[in-house]
Amino acid sequence: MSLKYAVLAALLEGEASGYELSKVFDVSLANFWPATPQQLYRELERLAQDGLIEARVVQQERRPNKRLFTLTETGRRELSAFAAEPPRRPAALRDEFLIKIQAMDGVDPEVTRALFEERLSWARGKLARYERVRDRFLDGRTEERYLAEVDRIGPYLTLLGGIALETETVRWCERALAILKRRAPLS
Amino acid sequence: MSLKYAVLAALLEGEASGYELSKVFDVSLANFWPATPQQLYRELERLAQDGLIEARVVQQERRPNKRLFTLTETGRRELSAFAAEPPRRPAALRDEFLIKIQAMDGVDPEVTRALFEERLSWARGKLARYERVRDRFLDGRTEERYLAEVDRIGPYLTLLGGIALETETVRWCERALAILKRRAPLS
DNA sequence: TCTCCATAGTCAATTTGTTGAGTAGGTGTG
DNA sequence: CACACCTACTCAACAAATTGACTATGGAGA
Repeated sequence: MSLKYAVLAALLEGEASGYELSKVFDVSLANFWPATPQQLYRELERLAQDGLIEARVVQQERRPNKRLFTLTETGRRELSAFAAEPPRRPAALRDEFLIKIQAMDGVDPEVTRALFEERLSWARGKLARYERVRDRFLDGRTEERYLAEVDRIGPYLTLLGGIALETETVRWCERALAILKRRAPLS
Repeated sequence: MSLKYAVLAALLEGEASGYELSKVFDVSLANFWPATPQQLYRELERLAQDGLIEARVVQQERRPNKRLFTLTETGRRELSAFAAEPPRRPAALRDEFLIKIQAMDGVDPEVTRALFEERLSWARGKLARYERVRDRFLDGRTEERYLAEVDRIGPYLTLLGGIALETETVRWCERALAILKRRAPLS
């Protein structure tokens, strides 16, 4: 149900093909609404049929043709209506890693430490990418100036959310590693 | 695929019925692997058939009978094997709220502010509950003593993860609200 | 030249997840 | 004494998500 609006929201950035969207959902929106290419193609089909988006085919020379999708006025209105409603369901985190941690006490501590290490470097990488996106947004300006000049602040706020999340993940991993280290000599 | 291990991990706490598990998945594990009662009953059926858990029926006087499930040795081993593997898929956050924020710029700022306010108080509530769970874990001891005395630290680490997440959510909401406030007079 | 990767998708099958209703006795509140 | 809510599930139907394979072409690097 929400994928629909995630797609509409992604199209606020402008016209895009299914393929392009699948890239976007892989990096930026992956942060809060993951979707595979297949889901996107299906959803785009549906949205086009419902008149919330419009497709136009672009002939290409040395590549397969593509269909570019744009928001219609109806789509824009439906999206705004959705955005003004309180969420139906709370945020859901699905994290395999946490299941493993929950069950870690039957496992070699060294292996667990390695898992945390991996997660940590992954979070650091993601954080670095977010920070780069932020720099692109700001483009040399202070946050205050940026917020005053730009007309869409939504994407910036969600980006801050992503940064906050990964920052905290890094801290949590570090703390967990410290705890594991203190515990190691005892076993 | 992971629900299986989430259930097994939940049973590390000891024997439980489907109904009891559905409570657990509603509060504690809801943090990282949400599941509805129906999913749990289906999964328990499967796990019992695969010999990873064992059921025994408890006759009850003035309540419906219940089936209590316990981990078998096989189940325990499979869970440990799973916990030692690196995660197949990265953590996925699914948050309707963030879609709304991404698309907030077509919406009355006052409405958006109210959404953030709601989210903030929700996060504060969750945080408070986590802190209470932490106090129950520690039971008056310092963290250091607790970690030295207890044998399963996995649940404590995941709890710290939950606390970290909600703490950061609170901070993020506060920051976003400050930004919205600064911006309000301009519109 | 061979192979891999990127573009731009489609199709089908299967697994997960969600929703709603039904059963049935017990307990607590006004 | 009615009514709602708690325990403890089961069944059926549907919607959403995942996986893997398949089609085509072009460009880059070994």
